[in-house]
Amino acid sequence: MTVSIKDVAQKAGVSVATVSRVLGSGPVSDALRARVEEAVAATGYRPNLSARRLRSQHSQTIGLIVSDIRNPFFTAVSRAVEDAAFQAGMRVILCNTDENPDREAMYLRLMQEERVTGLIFAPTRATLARLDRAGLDFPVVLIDRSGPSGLYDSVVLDNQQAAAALVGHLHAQGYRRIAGLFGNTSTTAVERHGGYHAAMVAHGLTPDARFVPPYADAAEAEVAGWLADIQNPGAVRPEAVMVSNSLLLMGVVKAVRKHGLSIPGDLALAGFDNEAWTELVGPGLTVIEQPVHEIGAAAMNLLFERLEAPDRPTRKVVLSGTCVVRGSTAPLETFRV
Amino acid sequence: MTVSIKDVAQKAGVSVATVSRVLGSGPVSDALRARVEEAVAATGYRPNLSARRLRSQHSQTIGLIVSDIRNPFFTAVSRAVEDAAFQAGMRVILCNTDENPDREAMYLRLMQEERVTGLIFAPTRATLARLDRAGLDFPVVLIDRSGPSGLYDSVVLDNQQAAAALVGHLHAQGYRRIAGLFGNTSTTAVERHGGYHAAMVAHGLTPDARFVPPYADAAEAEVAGWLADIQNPGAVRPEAVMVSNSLLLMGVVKAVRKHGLSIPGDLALAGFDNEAWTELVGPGLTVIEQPVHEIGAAAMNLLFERLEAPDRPTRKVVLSGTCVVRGSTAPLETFRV
DNA sequence: CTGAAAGCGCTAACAC
DNA sequence: GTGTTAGCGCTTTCAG
Repeated sequence: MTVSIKDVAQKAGVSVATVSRVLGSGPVSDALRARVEEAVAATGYRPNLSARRLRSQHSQTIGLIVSDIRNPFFTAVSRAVEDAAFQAGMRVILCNTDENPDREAMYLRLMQEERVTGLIFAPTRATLARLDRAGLDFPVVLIDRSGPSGLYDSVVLDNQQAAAALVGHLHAQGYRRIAGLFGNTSTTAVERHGGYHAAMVAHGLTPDARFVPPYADAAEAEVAGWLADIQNPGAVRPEAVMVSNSLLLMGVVKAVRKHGLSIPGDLALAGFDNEAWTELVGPGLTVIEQPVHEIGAAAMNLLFERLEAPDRPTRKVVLSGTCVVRGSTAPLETFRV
Repeated sequence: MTVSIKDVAQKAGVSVATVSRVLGSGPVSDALRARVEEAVAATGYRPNLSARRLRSQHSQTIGLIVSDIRNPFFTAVSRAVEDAAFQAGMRVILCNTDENPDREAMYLRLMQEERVTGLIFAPTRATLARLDRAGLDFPVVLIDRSGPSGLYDSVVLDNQQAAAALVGHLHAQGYRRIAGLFGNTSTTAVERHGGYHAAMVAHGLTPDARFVPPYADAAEAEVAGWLADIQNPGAVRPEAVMVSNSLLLMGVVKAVRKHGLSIPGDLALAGFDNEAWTELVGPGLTVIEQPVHEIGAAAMNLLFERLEAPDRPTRKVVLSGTCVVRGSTAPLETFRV
């Protein structure tokens, strides 16, 4: 049926060991090597990776568990991870959890059964709290979401600083009533809220934070509530809002448009993730650009280093975002008299 | 070191065969089954999938080869494929080729070495032409790009009809000088061009098609050329343009904005892929919405059906797009006097 | 219903 | 340098 190393050996008139050496990196005479290569070509032989993995006891596989590959942040990170992995001769198993702890648990089990070489994981807060006791026997690198425990290597954005930068920018542009809209599932949102809160207080402003499910609809519904109040002259609406991810950002834009209002005239807006479309919407959206490719690449590096030195102390790589200023946070006085 | 089926058997005082039956689906007495399950829990045993695959001779793995997971169309399709695969107890290996035939060749080789159960593939035209002679011994389902050969199952959009619908819509809105901008690597672009060309001719209009690399920059550069001519009163510029994918769409929007011009006032615009951001840009962009999730799901279905009936004739599933009309194709007379 | 034993395709000692 | 051989962990006949 399918051609195995034995068939090649027979065709070339050598032992299977010699074929294996030619395929791998053993000492083989040029003469035999040529014969084997010829036989490989003639038979169309392709090594069986399952057999190789079983025998050699390493899977050359890395796991990547994220909430949803359709989140552009994870799309970009996964591309970086895959590039690095394939370059190192490894394959990757990608899993989407939809922020569901049950699915996270089942995929963690899968990772064990695959005997993955390592795992890159963006866990929910619920799973993060339990991860210590999961008894995983391969290295794990957390991305995007880490936590205080310090039990795992991780690579994250400096979320506090980034959120504070956004608040600082809005403040400098003249805004004072700055609301914050954050996801309610990840540690990332918690940290960004921390940065927001601290910066607001530091500027002598009153924090006004809301937590919603990290999806566009939720943000749209929340903001629609504020905007409905516009009819009510007594109501005090936010002048500006900062949001903690690109899905929420989209929701806010939708809500503003649906009410026929304008950015930043009726509501200034700043968020995270410099997606290509953010520069095309309205006056352009001010965002923190995350070094997405670097995050994926750094995670793979941490993984490889951990594999080489299993006992070295845990590392946390903190990358900085860049504030990309666009029209959605134009100075307040330029359009309000 | 790692706990194997033998350890479980020993702990439970049964043979490995019995453990295997409990794990799988053999006839085992309740008493022994309980003992085994207890031993599994006690030892924290996890089956080794490499061993299982080697022995059982099926990998439970499907391959997915696309040009770039960051293309939102493929992001969505891959999510659908992964959902269907995991639901069927299969893993997926995702590969990005960047439209590079060499990488396609190497990933096809990888698929053979993984002994994948089946492959879902969006090939370049170059590879498509060679695919017959690739000697793949697993079923292949082509997505997005197919071709005339009929050698493989495929699921594609009705590209001709969709492109013609866009032209028809622009014509109905009063536009006459309608340019077409198409990618130059995929059969999809070729088909969309076909629909564009036929519809133009049918409406008595002169086709004006350009082919560029399927990236935003290329589209932006191309359109920037047209717009530069705006200074020249004698020059005849397109009134509208239809583009064959969302990256080109983005490039066109960028070019128009960079020149300080407006959509549709200076250039009407219609394209493919109803990304979330298309409704937020300018007056909203008119697009053909592809049933992305259905495409992925249909591909998996074709694969499963092919596995059950290897010899049945090849099928081509053609799905229809939906035209989502927005402000970027407002009637010509509404803004031109 | 249960166990013994063969072997999936490959690598890695170990001999020569 | 090359061949022989013993498994990697599991499923699956085949006996009992």
